Parts: sequence; C-alpha cells; structure tokens
Amino acid sequence: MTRVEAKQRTRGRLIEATLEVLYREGEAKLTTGRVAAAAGVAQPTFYVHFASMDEALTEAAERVSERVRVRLRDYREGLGVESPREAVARTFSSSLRALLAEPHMTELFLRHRRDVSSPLGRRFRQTIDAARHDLREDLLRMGLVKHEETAAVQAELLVGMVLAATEGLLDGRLLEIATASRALTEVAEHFLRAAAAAGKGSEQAEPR
Amino acid sequence: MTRVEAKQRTRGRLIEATLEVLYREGEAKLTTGRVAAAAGVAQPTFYVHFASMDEALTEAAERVSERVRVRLRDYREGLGVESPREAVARTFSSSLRALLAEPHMTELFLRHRRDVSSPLGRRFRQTIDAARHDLREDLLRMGLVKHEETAAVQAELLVGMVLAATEGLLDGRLLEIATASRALTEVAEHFLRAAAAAGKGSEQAEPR
DNA sequence: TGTACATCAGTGAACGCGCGTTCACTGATGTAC
DNA sequence: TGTACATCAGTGAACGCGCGTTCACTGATGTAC
Repeated sequence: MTRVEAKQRTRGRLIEATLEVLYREGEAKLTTGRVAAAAGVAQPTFYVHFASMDEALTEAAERVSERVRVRLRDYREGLGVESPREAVARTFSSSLRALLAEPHMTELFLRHRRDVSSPLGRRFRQTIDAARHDLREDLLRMGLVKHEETAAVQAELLVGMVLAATEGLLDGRLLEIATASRALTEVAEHFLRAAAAAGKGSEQAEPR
Repeated sequence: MTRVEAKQRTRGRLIEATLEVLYREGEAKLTTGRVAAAAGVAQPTFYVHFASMDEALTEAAERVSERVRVRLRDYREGLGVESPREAVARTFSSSLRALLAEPHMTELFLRHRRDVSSPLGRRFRQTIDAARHDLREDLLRMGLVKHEETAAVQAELLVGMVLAATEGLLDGRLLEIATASRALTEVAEHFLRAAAAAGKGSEQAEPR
C-alpha cells in the first residue's frame, strides 16, 4: 500500500468514526479524541486530516447526503401520471427499503435534518430542499398542477410523508413496507387526480 | 414580592433563557454561563435552581411540549367522518396558525424532535408518539379502518404531513395556510373514504 | 410597632477536568544516484 | 540492486481555555417575641 493510499484509508476511517460516534453518543460527546479512538489512531492524528471538527463533519455530511440521494434517485420517476399504480408503489417501497438498509445513516439524516447549527444539518437540509424543489417543478412541468402554491404544498407533503414513513418503519411503529408504500401511492395519485379535475374546472383542486 | 415568588421568577427566566440560547446559538453553545447571562444573573445562580443542564432542559422540554400539545388539542376532533369538509380544514388551519404564532418554540420542537441524546428530544418524541397513538386509536375506534397496520400508517402519515406543512410555512416555502390545510383535509378524507370502501369489500384499502 | 435573630437567593473567587491545538520527534515509505 | 538521503503520516507530551462545580460570604427578606 502506498503512502497516499494509507493516508486516504485513515482519513476515511476518521469520517466513518465521526458518524459512528455521532450516532452512538450524540452531538454533545462528539470530540476529536473519541473520533480518533473509534478510528484506531491517536488523537492528534485527527489534525493531520482535518483543521477542525466542522471540516470533518462537512465531509461526513457530504458522504451521507450522497448516499441518501442515490438511494432516492428513482423515487421521483415513479410519480409520473402515466405510470400504473403498481409501478409507483414499487418505487416508493424500493426507496424505503433502500433507506432502511442503512438504518444508522438514515437515523442520522433524519435526526439532524433541521439542525442548522451543524454542517451536517445544513447539508441535509440542502438535500431535502433540492428533492422538494425538483418534485415541485415536476408537478408544474407535467402540466397537471397549475397553481404554484398547490404544487409547493403537494411537494412538501409528499416529501414529508416519505420521511414520516421512514421514521415509522425505523422506529418499529410500522411493520410493512408494502402497506406504507400503498398509502403513499394513494396520496400521490389523489393529488394528481385532484389536479387533473381542477385543470378542467376551477383553479382550486376539488377532487371528485 | 415575596422571596418564593422572586425565586420562581428567576427560575422561570432561566428556563426561558435556556430555550432562547438553544434557539439562537444551538446545542453546542448551550452552557450554564450563557443561560445565566441571558437570564440576567450570575453563572453560579444557575446551580441554585438546577442540579445540571439536563435538569433545566427537562423542565424546558416540559414547557414546550405542553404548549405544543395545547395548540394541537383540537386537531384530532376535526378528523371525524361526520365533520363537514370545511370544519376539518378549519381545524387544520387553526392548528397551523397556532404553531406559527410561536415560531421559535415551534422551530425548537421540530429541530429536536428526534434528538434522543437530549431530554428535549426525548420529551418531544413522547408528545408526538402520544399524538400518533391517539390518532391511530381513533381511526380504529371509529370503526372505519379495520386493518391495524393501515391505521398505523395513516396516523403516521397524517402526523408527518402536519409537521411537514408546519416546516414549509415556517421556512417560507409555503405561503398560504389555507392551501396547506385544504391539501391536508383532502388526504384525511381520502384515507377515510378509502377505508370505508375497504370495509365493504376487501380488507385492503382500494379507493374507487 | 420595634428589635434581634434566622433564612436563603444570589454572588465572586477558586479549582479541576476535558478538550482543542501545537510541536518536536519517530520510523516507515519513497527517491536519487 | 544498494546506499544515502528526503519526505511525511502518525505520535506523546505539554499547554491554555472554557466550562462545570463548589464554597464562603452578603445583604435583603422573613420571623419570633
């Protein structure tokens, strides 16, 4: 192993250790000493790789955000009107399954998503903001939702519901991914149907 | 002012100061010194009232939870099937309005709701768990949702949506409480309608 | 009502601990020839 | 390939700072008579 490879390896272990300490002990106990110990190196070694805890957290946040983003990549595609119900449901359920496959990472993401005082929270917020924004634009672009505020609300609620379902499954209050996916699908379809009806009639969505 | 009254006053100011520092500077900067300064007393005075920061936080969490609970008290009542649509929508909108009337408190509640490492988060979680549980029981008791898992999912998603709408309004992504309330109402009605349909046919909700 | 004494919320000063940060050093890896 | 030297990731030791925590003290409030 070359010198640079070894250094990168240590750096990577420090980043993973940061997430591990954060998950196991919480923000209050996140110190360079604990992180270094968890990574199996001496405490000053932390400073060989990062100028500060914030710098390490920034990179850790980047890693987590990227993994979450990848795991939710297909989530929007399923929301097209033309998709059959089962396809949409499958998209939701595979997204949930993907998030639940890395429970610690997902837990960190959910826990810090509004924590503006840490680089973690600021990055996670960006990720969610982007997802919400894209979804909102999709709804408008598909031409089904004319009213901007309605599109914003639907995007807000759909993203919120996916996160809520994730929380429920993660905490063990919900047991079946399939039932959660079905409910999510129904709401998504309801929004689109309502919007379609409104498009023909009044501006405000008035389902049925 | 009697001695006990004066003491209670100082204690109260310390609790408010705790929330204020937490909101303005974040968990990392929450120290007894900063809290005391914000309350206008010397730092050791903190220990006259609390044995530790955790004790102060426990009481602060109690205050916030109680205020949030009161502000959401009517939220469940609006969800009965017999309620006309406008009444349900009004219930949602008055809940949202109530939460937005105290943005700092609401922000703290949302930010720490999953933060198990702090007494704040543990208490907030209890509050949300209770709300979700009650809603779930209501759905089952009203006899409209037969399937336990379906009731759990609907409660999970409804609570998640109310919090999501609150976030959207708080962050300025959503501008109209009325539009958000209407969307929430539609989803709630959709769930109930779907459940009613399922009650007559198969066990699984299959709307339309 | 007045006086002597008791209580106690709030304080300044002092202390120790855990942490971040610095630095000279080590020894393994890399390089020049 | 072998040797002499350069580089640099990782370290132990030391230091200072901010914080929590303790304590003797103060002076205002309360109480007994």
